[in-house]
Formats: sequence, C-alpha cells, structure tokens
Amino acid sequence: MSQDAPEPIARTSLIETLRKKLQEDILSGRYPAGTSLPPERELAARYGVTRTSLKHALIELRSFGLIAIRHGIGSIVEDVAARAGADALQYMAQREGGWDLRLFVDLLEARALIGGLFGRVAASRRTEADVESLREALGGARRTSRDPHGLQVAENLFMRRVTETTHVRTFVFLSNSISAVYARTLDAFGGAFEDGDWVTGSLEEIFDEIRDGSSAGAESAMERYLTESGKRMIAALEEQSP
Amino acid sequence: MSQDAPEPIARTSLIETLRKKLQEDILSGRYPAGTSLPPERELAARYGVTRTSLKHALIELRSFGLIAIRHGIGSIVEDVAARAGADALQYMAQREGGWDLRLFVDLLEARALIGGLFGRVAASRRTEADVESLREALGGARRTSRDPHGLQVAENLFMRRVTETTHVRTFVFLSNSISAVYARTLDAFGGAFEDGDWVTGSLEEIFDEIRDGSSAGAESAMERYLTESGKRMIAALEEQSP
DNA sequence: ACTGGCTCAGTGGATGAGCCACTATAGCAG
DNA sequence: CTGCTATAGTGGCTCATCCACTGAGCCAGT
Repeated sequence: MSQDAPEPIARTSLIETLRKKLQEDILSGRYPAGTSLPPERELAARYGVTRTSLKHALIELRSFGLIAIRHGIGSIVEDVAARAGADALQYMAQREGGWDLRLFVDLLEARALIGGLFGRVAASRRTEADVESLREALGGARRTSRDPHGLQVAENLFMRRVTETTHVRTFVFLSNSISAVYARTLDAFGGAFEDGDWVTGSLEEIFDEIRDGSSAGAESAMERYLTESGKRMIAALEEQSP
Repeated sequence: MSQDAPEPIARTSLIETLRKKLQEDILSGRYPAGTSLPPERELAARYGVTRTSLKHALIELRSFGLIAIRHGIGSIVEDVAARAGADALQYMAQREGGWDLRLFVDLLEARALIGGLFGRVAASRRTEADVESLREALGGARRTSRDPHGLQVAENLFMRRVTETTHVRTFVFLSNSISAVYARTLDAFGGAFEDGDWVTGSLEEIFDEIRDGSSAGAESAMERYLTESGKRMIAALEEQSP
C-alpha cells in the first residue's frame, strides 16, 4: 500500500486567522452575547484588514451561529450555548493554538455514548450488504494493524460504516461533525493506535455483535471501545503538550 | 398574554440566494464530488454577481464542508456524505423552497433516538439544580398549554434543559444543529402542539422519570414522546404543502 | 397632543477594477 | 534524464465607491 499524502502543510490564510481571532474574542467574552460588534469599518481598521476580508470572516462566524448580521443595524453576538451548532465544535476545541482539553474530553465522552447508540441501531437494522461492507472495513484494519497511522484511517472507515449501517442519514452528519474536530490533526493521536491487536480485536467484537443482530451487545462493545480509545487519545495528547 | 410579533418578513440577501443556488447545484450533482468548480471569475459571471459576492458564498459553503478551496488550484467539491457536518442539515432539509420530506423524517427519527439517549444520561446525572430547572420549564409549558405556539417554545426550552442535564456540552451543540433545521419555521408545526394536554402530560412523565433517576424510564419516555411528536410534525407539514 | 411623513446619520450590502501569491505544466539548458 | 525557468491559470486580498436598510429626531397637518 502506498504511503498516504504527508498531510499538506497547514497554511493560514488571512481570513482564517481573522476568523479565529474574532472567534476567540467572542468566546472569551470580550464581545458578550447580546451586544453588538463594532461596525465593520471600525473592526476592519482595528484588525488592520480590508472591510471585504473582515466580511468574509464575519459571514463564516454567522454560519456557525456565533453572530447574527443585520442590515442597517450591525452584527449581534449570539449566545453560544443557545445557538452554536455542532460544526462550531472543531473551532472551539482548538483555542489559541492549543487544545481545550476539557471540551475535548467532553467530546470524546459524547462520541462514546452516541457510538453506543449507533451500534445498537446498527445491529437491529443491518442488511447483508452492511455486514459485507463492515467485514471489508474490518479486513482493512487487520491488514494495517501494525502501522498506527494506517490503522487510524482504517478504524475511522469502520466507524463510518457502522454509522451508515444505522440507515439514518442524520447520524452520518452528526458523526462527521464530531470527527471533524480531530480529523485534521490525526497525527497527534498516533499513540492511541499503537496497540494494533487491541484495536482490531475490539473492532472484531463490534463486528460480531452487529452481524449477529445483538443490539445490547453492539451497544456495549461500541461504548467500551470508544471510551477506552478516547482515554488513549487524551493520553497521547497530554504526552505531546505537557 | 400579548400576541407574539408576527414573524418579520424574511429577506433574502444576494449572498444567501447565491449560496442556496450553488448548494443546490452541488447537491443535485451538477458539480459532482471530486471535480472542480469553474473558476471564481467564470462562476461569478455565470451567476451575474461580483467575484467578491461569489467568494462570500463559497466561503460559507466551505464552512459547511461542501467544498474545499485551494489557492492556485480551484474549489473542489467534497463528498457530502463524507464531509458535510450537522450544520449542513438545515440547508439540505429545505431544498428549492420546499421541504425534503424524506430527510426530514430521517432527522426526526434521529432526534427521537438521540433524545432517548439524552434522557437516559440525564436521569443518571441529574442534580438538585437540574431537577429544579426542569420543573420550572415544565411549569412554563403547563401555563401555556392552550397556546400552540407558546407551548412549542416552552417544549423546546424543556428539551434544552433535559440536554443540559446530561452535563455533556457536546450534546447541546448536536442538539442545536438538529433544532436549527426547524427552528426558523416554527409556525409550520403549530398543528403538532394543539393537543396541549398530551404534550404537557408527556413532559411530566419525562420529568418524573428523570427526577427519580430512572434511566430506562427516561429513555423510553423521551423516545416515545419524540417519536409521536415527530409524526405530528410531519402530519402538520403535509397538511400545509399538498 | 397625536399622527404621519420626511430627513439624516450610521450601518451593512454589493460592486468592479486591480494587483499579489500560489500551483502546475511545458519547454529549455545542462 | 535532471533540474531550472517562464508562463498561464487560479485563488487571496485590497481599495474606492455607491446602494439599501434602520432608527431617531424633526416638523407639518390634524
């Protein structure tokens, strides 16, 4: 198997940087919920960019539910807890360059609980085709079980297949939002995939339960694996950034 | 009680319209996943807008995971199923002005299943403060049980409180993404809240289970209510748009 | 005193021309 | 065959302007 692309160097565009900065200022309470942001012209001057660029960043913030932009009025800061959607997680979990460990732990717990639910539903609805698709993904994991990075990719695929087996499209989107938080920093979690036998063994167990249509079994197998896997991811993270 | 504001007239900005149009063209397969969008200059000319405006729309699409923009290369269409996050749901469920009923049914099913999970976790982790907060929200629903619109708002608040009772912040964000799909069109679902006694009765049942710490009870009460409520929402929708 | 219309200042919406920066490719020099 | 360079195509970003919407205050008519 060919080596995967070596993760293109992260370039930070101005807009990207600007959005992060604004977001940080909002999340840190500098611009409290319910208040107006300074006018675009002033904000642009303050951050030293054009109004056009600033606007790009504002529109992106709006799409995450962090602000509401109203013609003739201004940009109003929304209550994050009340409005921000799941896609905002990927930006909230990485603040100021580092990880927000508390939120990340929270996220992984949610992943484990929801994964359990997915396993349960998947077991009760799997078709022949689903089982085959899962078997194939499992095979991929087995073949690459000694390469942490490859295994990580294979595990992700397997989990995606489990989610698809629920036949609930909304679950796939929810799952994407969660994966997106750590997907772009896969390398940071290599340490969680060094014990290849444990990973493949766990996936096999999950596969067996789903194949057998055992809802309760699949639920607990998923939840157990994801919980332990989450712990290892956290550990890997703490090793890197002391 | 005073009459609520009569829903401000929805204004559609150019960027909003443009984003919808592009999105529709992507989702409908006109620009298949993996291929490049036409160059910005050409796209702008084709849609009859400035490149600046087009860019605003593209950036928004990027934030939903529908495209990837690469300097010097172009905008590549992402595989929606693989990348689009939960916030994309609100736009996918309302295509071409009407509702995508299939996706909406799917969404409501997911809501019921996840709601069950939330109920279970909430029951196992509720604190005194949570119970009080839930009781207060329940009281609000009781007081407005004869006004469908008011009841709907109160029910939303109650469900939010249940989610908060899980003490898993990620759940709140996931929940926001789901609510966002129908939150902006609350009026369309008034029909689902006409039987005030049934709604408040159901909420009371959920409250009791959570208060008593009965995980299994809370899970099934939530799932039952949300399933039935979802059916009524669909019915209300079908009445309106034959 | 109240109503309705008008004006004005402040704010976001949108434009279009222009230049910079990045990427891939083809052709040339060694 | 290798490695450099020129070039064309694409997105990144700026700038200067004008349009459209909102809210507040003023003023004339009733």
